[in-house]
Amino acid sequence: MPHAAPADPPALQLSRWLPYRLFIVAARIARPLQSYYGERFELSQPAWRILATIAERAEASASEIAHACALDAFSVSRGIAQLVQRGYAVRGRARADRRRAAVSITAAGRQVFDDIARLGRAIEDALLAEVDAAQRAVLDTLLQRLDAASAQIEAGGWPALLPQAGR
Amino acid sequence: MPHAAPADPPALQLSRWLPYRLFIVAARIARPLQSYYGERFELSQPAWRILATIAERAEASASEIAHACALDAFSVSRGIAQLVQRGYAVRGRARADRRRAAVSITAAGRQVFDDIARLGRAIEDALLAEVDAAQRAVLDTLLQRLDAASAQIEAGGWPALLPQAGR
DNA sequence: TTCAATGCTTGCATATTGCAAGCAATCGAC
DNA sequence: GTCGATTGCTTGCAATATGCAAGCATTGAA
Repeated sequence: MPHAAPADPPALQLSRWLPYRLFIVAARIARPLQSYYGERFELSQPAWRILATIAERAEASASEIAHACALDAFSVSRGIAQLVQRGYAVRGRARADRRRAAVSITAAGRQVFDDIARLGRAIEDALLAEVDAAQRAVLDTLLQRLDAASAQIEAGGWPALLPQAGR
Repeated sequence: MPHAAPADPPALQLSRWLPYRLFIVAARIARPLQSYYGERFELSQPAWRILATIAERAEASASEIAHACALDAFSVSRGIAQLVQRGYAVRGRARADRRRAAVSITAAGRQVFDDIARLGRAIEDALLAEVDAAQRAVLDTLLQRLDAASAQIEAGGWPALLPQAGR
């Protein structure tokens, strides 16, 4: 009898492929939220994330924000500028190291944040409406795993995933 | 004793907010893949999705593709143009209705698809490496739920989520 | 004191995107 | 049939976003 040939991997099917499925859900959720804060408060996606970040801190430097929001330094800088221009944040200087910014939210900014957060919670509620407690717990665990794994994937880049280095 | 005040909703915390968590994972996964097919085959994200879609069909019209890839008609048109230019797809006309395109993958296109799909599977494997069978099953169920819910969310837009219509 | 490194910002050149307008083929009403 | 509306797709242009080089101010190290 012949040697067992290495089994052909199943063809990749877009609609069943985990990264695509995640992406679609994420994109569909983002749209209504984005149109909300875009039309209503003229905020970009980076600006909204930054607003959410400074809403939970007294002060934040640009690099702290960049880390918390998964944004690069350029986007953070521009996002902060947008928030400052609209009166939703103020720039200061950190006492210790005066290169660092010390960005904080204003009262107006907090109002805007609360408004958008209401929609944010509504979206989350709608997503989880028919998901029971047990499943929610699994979801949380899974997201932790996916978060850790995706961080590694990004850090390594594609060469780490195709050790044979492709032809 | 005073009436029970409606409990304040917990403040929205970006890092614990489901849409953000999904988005981060999706974005981090997309990056290495995108840099792979971008650098290697000069494909845009729409073009890669279209390639994956026509890889599983004999022929597809632009609108079929748009539906399968969650892309608008413009992006599909441009994506197809890119694939045709690179020799990965050919445009024809559908026999029945000659307005419709009949796009199909070429041999070269299939080779490229197989190559990228290898990385795609590697990414999926890396994501699920430490997720056991039971959890994978739950993940699948959850994604179906999230998919359905997100479709509704997108269809309704934000007004459907904030019935009181915001001040 | 000097020079490199850090933190952030700005400007510019380059994609991406969204939308109006277009063309060709088909369908429906007459 | 034939005329106008509709559908399917494409193109061009304007607005937008993104990536990157270069800049400034501050700090730290030698």
